[in-house]
Amino acid sequence: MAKRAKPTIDAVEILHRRFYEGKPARLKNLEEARANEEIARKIHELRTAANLTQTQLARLIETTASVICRLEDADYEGHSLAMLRRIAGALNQRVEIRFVPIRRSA
Amino acid sequence: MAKRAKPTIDAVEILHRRFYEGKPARLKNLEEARANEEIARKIHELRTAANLTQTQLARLIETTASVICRLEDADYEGHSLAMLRRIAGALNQRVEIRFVPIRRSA
DNA sequence: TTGCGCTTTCGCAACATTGCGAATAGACTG
DNA sequence: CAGTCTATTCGCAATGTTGCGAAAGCGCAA
Repeated sequence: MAKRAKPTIDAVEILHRRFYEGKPARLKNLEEARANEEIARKIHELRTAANLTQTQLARLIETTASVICRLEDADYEGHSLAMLRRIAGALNQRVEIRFVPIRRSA
Repeated sequence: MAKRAKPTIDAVEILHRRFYEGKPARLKNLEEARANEEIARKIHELRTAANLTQTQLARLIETTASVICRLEDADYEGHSLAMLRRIAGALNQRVEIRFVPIRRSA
């Protein structure tokens, strides 16, 4: 994921401006999507860091590999506290939840 | 909730030693219960800080007061990310989730 | 090529959370 | 006391998440 140096045109930025800027509803969805993606990535990270396959982690929390796979899918929108806690517990972690203020951009 | 100064016997501590110490399963439940309680309290805090009644907050996230009441009940165990996000959104906050390592006590 | 381990996708039943109204309780005011 | 506002509890239908097996994809080594 190397950063390109000063592209003449940044397509991502253009798309952002076109579709998201100044559109709260869309921005909200975008943020949620990013949050879910981050959770998925984090689960994957924790699992691989612990040197476990999906099947092995699945056994630890008494479910199946397909469930773990679903959780690691960046497009999955059904993350629940209950499941995050089960995974955290199996990996000697705990889930910390915080509400942090959002700064309203102009 | 003033702290009592050096009680001769601390009942809470005694109970803790008797029922929880060195019993991982019970400790886990205890931790979960505390986490839920904390979430409930946090929601209550955010709502009152924003000067809203349960009914008002309920309208903001398009539900009813009884639902908010349930969320603020310390004994409620069904907290979900989806709901936490809705509330956070209505109050200009976002939900941050982190996995933090647990230190194994001896 | 085959075989093996790991991951991904699909469908549906089972279980958990939310939606919501109605009834009750508590605090406060007039 | 009645009247009002707020919070709480209950039950059940509607929606959402999880459980789980089966099948298929992928990478890699023999």
